[in-house]
Amino acid sequence: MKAPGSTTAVAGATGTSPSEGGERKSINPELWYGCAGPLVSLPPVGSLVVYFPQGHSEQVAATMQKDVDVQIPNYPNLPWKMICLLHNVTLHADPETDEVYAQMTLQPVNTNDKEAFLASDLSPKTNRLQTDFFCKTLTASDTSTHGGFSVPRRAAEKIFPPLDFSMQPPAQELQARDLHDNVWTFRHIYRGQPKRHLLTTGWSLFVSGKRLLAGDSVLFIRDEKQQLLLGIRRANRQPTNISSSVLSSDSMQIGILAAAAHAYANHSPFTVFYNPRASPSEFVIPLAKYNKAIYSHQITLGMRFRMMFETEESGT
Amino acid sequence: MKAPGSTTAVAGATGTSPSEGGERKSINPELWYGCAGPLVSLPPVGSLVVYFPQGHSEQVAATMQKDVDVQIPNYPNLPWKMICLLHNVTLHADPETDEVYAQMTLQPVNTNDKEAFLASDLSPKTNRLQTDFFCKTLTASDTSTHGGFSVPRRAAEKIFPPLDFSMQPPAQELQARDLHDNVWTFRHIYRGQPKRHLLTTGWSLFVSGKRLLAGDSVLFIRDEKQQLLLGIRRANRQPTNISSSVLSSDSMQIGILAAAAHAYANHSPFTVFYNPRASPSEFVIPLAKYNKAIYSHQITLGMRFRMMFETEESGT
DNA sequence: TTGTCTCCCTAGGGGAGACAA
DNA sequence: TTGTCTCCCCTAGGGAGACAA
Repeated sequence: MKAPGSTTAVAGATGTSPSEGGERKSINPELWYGCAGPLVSLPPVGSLVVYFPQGHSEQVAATMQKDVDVQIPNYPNLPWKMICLLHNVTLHADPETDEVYAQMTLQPVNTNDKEAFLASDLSPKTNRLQTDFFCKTLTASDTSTHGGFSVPRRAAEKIFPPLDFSMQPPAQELQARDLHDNVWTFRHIYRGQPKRHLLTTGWSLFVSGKRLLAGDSVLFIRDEKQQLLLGIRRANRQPTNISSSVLSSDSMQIGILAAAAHAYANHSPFTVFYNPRASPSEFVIPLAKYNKAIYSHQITLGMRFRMMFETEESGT
Repeated sequence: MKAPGSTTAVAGATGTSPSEGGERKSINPELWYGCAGPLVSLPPVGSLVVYFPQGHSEQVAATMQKDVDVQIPNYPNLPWKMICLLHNVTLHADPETDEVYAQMTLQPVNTNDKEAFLASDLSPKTNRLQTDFFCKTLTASDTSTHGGFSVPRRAAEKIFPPLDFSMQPPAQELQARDLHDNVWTFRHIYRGQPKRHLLTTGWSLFVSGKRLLAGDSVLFIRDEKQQLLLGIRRANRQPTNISSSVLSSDSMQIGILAAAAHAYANHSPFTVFYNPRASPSEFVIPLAKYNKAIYSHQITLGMRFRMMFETEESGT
């Protein structure tokens, strides 16, 4: 068991250490958003949001594969949308796969509270990252057992600390932290004919530790303290299909609806998980965004918000 | 993607193949019971069982770590126990960890149907394995990178095909299927001074593929067709703490209770997952066993069935 | 009987420039 | 500019008996 706080794990701390449960410290938001992709945004804490129980249920149905199509009981007191106050958002990453997700605490509010409605303005506070970063899709050579990672020239010059070109060849040691605050160490060298930037020593441990394959992407961010952050985005592989082994998907569906109905009846807070890369539909959206869509007739009753599909190039 | 049916994967089919979802064919019951441990038994299909919603809820609470202690709504129509007909049992194994679990379809029955009660006799139909098998807890040497697996003499002679002792040294190739029907190939050799049975080539791939550590156990079974089956039992490590990323534990708790209440009200079937190694309490037990306990005053209202703790030696 | 050590030897992998797209 | 190949070298690890618990 490591001490909490900054774990200065030596290079080669294979991320597969199965002993650590949960996250030791809070996830870096820039890195989280980087891994989530350019199209993902979360409503700000304290704002009003619209929660769609049905959309939420669909995310879970998409994550699990439904086993049987048992009828779900009706929840007559459950509306198709609920105006909620977003109390809390915590960012998470699966310790096994580095998959990012968010936990949100919602509290249903009185719908006829006109004041609250007006308070939610349309300030486009894009809490998205503006920091310097680069994202590269891994080639077959990058993930092969022979040799390291070929760093695009522009990317290396923009993100990495400058090399001392008086050395022959110019090289340095890079340290980068992943979502779990593990430190990965790489040898960054500028060599070859023609010259190019490469990550050699340490790279293969990262690839095997994160179980990366050609087609997956890596993401380097230089934060405001000039520290390097390191994330991954996996290619869209099969939907994991974690058949749960804990709860039937029926019970999950029911659980979502019953929890929402209970919270709605009591105006009590409840908790949802939002997995930006797994789900096709957003089920928690800013009230302002919803209102705007309503009033510009872009949405009609029964329609749902759908996330645009990410393109391969996005965020590169 | 492999063809369904018997996949004659070559030795070294690392079980970590992340592409296969679900099981291709039904799990071998003998192997499943072997991996589950000697104290686990499942009620026979078609029999009457007692289902405890609270015990079920506790298993899930034990599997997840509860994040917040939000109050669970009351389900006034939900009794503390439900007599159910066990419609169906399917055996499963987690494709990542090989953890065994069972899926059961239950249907609440009319409690005042005396006839059904009497029909559930106490025939101790122990559907447990009587086949030849051995189970060994892995030593540091067994899991080290240098060398293979030391097979206990009695075990090798009882389970493995006999060696041809005219060879020098006597050796053969063994093939064994795991829970997912993957074939693992090992070189079985009798050598050393003093002589002993060893598994060499192929063993380290198995250890790394299953991510076995010293203290975990392996299990070899010879079935009625003289085929070798191969399973694992992991040492009791930390409770995985899969913080789900899908559903809050509150929603799960609610889902269990609401699903049970719904099924109870409508006499409709519902599905539960039973994880024998994760949960401290059984929540589906044969009605006959329950009645026997009741009538011999071994159980009182409010008590729950608890599984004995397995000892390290059990099943060896 | 079997767990651990050490020794030996080889296969696989890291690290380099060549070469071409 | 950068993806792939091949070559070279070295080390991690498999496979063997020694030895002791």
